[in-house]
Amino acid sequence: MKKPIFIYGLLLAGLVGGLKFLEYRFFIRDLSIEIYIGIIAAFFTVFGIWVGLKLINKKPTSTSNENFMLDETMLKKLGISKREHDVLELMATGLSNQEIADKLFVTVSTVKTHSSNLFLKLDVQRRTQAIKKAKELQLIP
Amino acid sequence: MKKPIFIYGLLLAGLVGGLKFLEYRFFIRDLSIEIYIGIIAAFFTVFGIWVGLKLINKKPTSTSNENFMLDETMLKKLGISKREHDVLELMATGLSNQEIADKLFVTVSTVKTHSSNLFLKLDVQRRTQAIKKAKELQLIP
DNA sequence: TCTATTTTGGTACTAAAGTATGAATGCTAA
DNA sequence: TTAGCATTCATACTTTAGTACCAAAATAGA
Repeated sequence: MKKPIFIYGLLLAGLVGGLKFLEYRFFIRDLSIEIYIGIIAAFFTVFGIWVGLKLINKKPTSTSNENFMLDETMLKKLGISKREHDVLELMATGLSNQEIADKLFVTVSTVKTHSSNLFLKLDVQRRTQAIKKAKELQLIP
Repeated sequence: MKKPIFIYGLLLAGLVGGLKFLEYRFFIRDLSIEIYIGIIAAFFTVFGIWVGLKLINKKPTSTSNENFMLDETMLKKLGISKREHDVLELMATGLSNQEIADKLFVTVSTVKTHSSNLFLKLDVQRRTQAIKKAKELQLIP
């Protein structure tokens, strides 16, 4: 998080230094403050545009959202427990109840109980809907 | 085309004027050139970002993937037909076979046939897997 | 410690999903 | 025109998913 600020400072210093150098190099004694400001403003406008474009092009892959942050507030609001969330995650990977049960070392009955409660809390009828809604609510990647 | 430049100049003048005013207002005699430059740089960086985002009206939200492009090459490669793709899309919205049938004005039998063929072509066993894989292959949003 | 929640599991049932197979129709490209 | 594919639908069946209801441990919180 410090890095961009550092780069920013470096850019600023570099630009000012560059202007000072030009002033010296071409024997321009009194480069007016307005010119300074104008150049700096123009430069950082371009810089800002570049940053802006960089920001929106930050996600070239539309399917893989690697920047996933679990919305734990939503989890609590819906009253979804740890285990139910586990089931939900595995569900979203396309596993059957039996496969989920095997991964969690429980029986299919347990998985069914969890998923059934999950559907109630998510207010859905099917697992496909649950997956879709959970993604929208940032409960799973 | 002249207008933005005019606005730009006005912004610049306004900012400098504002700074001069502050200097006067709070009796800050010698507001150093570095502070000036820093403020102007920061301001125009923000301005630049704003302009950049304005140029292509997109939001830097990472969650909404509205920029979806169907991979028709992949569709042909897998031999997925128009109707099968229709079923796939509705499937991904969380609909049941019956609901899909109603939307497409066909019977459940037809939907089952399509989905069954779809699973073969996608090399999956369940609809949840089909949805996941189809998204990865850019067949659905 | 006592209570509330979570986690686990069971039975029994209904509903939905998925498979296999066959068949009719319509459209299209050779 | 005809072979091939897409689309449609059906029957019969198996498997999976989902619901309802209950109940015993385990765990966390007051």
